[in-house]
Amino acid sequence: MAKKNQLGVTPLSEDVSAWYNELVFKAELADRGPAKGTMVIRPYGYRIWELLQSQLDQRFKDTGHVNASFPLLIPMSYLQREADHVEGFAPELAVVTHGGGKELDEPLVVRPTSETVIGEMYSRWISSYRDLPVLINAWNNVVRWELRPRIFLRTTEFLWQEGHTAHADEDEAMEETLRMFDVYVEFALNVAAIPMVKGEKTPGERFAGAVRTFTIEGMMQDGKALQSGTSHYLGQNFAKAFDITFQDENNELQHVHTTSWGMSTRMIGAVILAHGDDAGLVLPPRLAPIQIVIVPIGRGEQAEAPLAKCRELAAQLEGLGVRAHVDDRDASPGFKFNDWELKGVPLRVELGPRDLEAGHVLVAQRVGERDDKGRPVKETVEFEEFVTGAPERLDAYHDQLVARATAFRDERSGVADDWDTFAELVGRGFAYALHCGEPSCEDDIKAETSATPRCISTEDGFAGEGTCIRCDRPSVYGHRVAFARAY
RNA sequence: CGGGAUGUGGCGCAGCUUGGUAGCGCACCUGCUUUGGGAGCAGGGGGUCGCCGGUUCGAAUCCGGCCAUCCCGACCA
Repeated sequence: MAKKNQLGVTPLSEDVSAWYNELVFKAELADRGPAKGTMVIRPYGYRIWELLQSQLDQRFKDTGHVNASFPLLIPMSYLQREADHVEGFAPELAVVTHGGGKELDEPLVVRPTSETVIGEMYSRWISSYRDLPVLINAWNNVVRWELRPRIFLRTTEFLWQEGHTAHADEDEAMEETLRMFDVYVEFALNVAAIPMVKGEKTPGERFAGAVRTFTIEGMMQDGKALQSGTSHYLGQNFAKAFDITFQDENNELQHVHTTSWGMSTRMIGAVILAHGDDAGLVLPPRLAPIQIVIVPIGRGEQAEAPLAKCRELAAQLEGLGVRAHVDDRDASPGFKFNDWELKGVPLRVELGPRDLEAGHVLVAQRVGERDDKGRPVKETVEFEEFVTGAPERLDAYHDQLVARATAFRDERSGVADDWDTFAELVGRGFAYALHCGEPSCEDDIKAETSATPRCISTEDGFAGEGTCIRCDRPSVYGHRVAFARAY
């Protein structure tokens, strides 16, 4: 058993898994629900989700999408209409067999994803090329029966968004698939401060029912990959299964081409695992419920003036769109410092009688320069300068987290052209290697290294052909495949 | 489903080997003193010891069964 620090959390450096589990509870992000595999997202964690939601939703609106809501319960027979889709989801379905005290004629499944109901509705709504494209997104919850749940990373019920679009032809649908893929990449970097490894899934890792699947994979601090968002080109698979047809300009009947794309509450897990440290959470400012916490210092009458100034500063910060909070709890400053560090607040401000006299605050960054006791080096900043400079300071902090995460990822990743290098790299991060594309060969690699193909990397510098890293058959993708152990 | 572990105040645990009427830390409540890196003292409230059955004068403790949860694998955003 790794020994716990004074926060009661196992150090990240000793046991990432224990650290993660304990931190989720201690930071009050979430709790376990009474039924196995369910989670309660607590207000602090839910605020992160709301911030994620609003910023992602804005991007959907900016790319022409509208929101709608579809039913939770789906007739079992719908799932069965697309062969690959049922096969993929059958093992993880929750099925409702009774309603109103009676056994149902046809069981209903609790949606594991909504392709099928939405397919049914699209077939009703679409009849002409003039109806296309249909660009709808849904924010909802889905249920997938998980054998081994982990809060945020893999729970039986989770929250997400699923975009579903229908287009007249393949080109347009592929363009949409890639557009939303780019939105995820950009969002992950600019909001969650996570530089994603991106690319296309190999056939064996594709979404059930998709023709092509694109994925963003984040690197967590234990070197494991976390799939954080996917965008699928579904071809005409669902159009054929649900008879989604339209008449084109030439009066010919055609099936539409559909896409779907999703990002879930798993992203919160990605943020925890990508940025956190021994002291607790480290939240990127654009997802932080509190961006700046202000701690008044002083006792008795001496506390009143600093507290008033703290409130004034907070109001000014709020005026600039900064989420600021004055911690006026009846607790010692030291307690508050540790508490907010545990909760990952980007910036902390201290303001006591001495500071008030001098007209400045002390500013400490959650991640940044440390003194020899491991405590943040506190910067002295004049009141007005601090307030007006706060937005910029938060942006700089965001950039700092990106730089740190990028350096970590790159240091743990590399190109592998021989098996030993491959095995070593995959033990600590991503290995970019050539692959034959055979599912059985993927299985062998998994059995020997526990690594799986995360994506075919189409990024610069990863083009290549040659022989497979494991079996020496010719490589097939024209690009290297990023392999890693994964959540 | 396989392997491992655990169920005792809200949380974390001890007590079980060797049965005797439940204890510690944190949290909570009251009061006083405190407050620049997890404050101190004093007082106080709160538990059918996972469930069912058995052994016994007596069970948290011994025996049998069941249930649940967690961790490690197989399925997965």
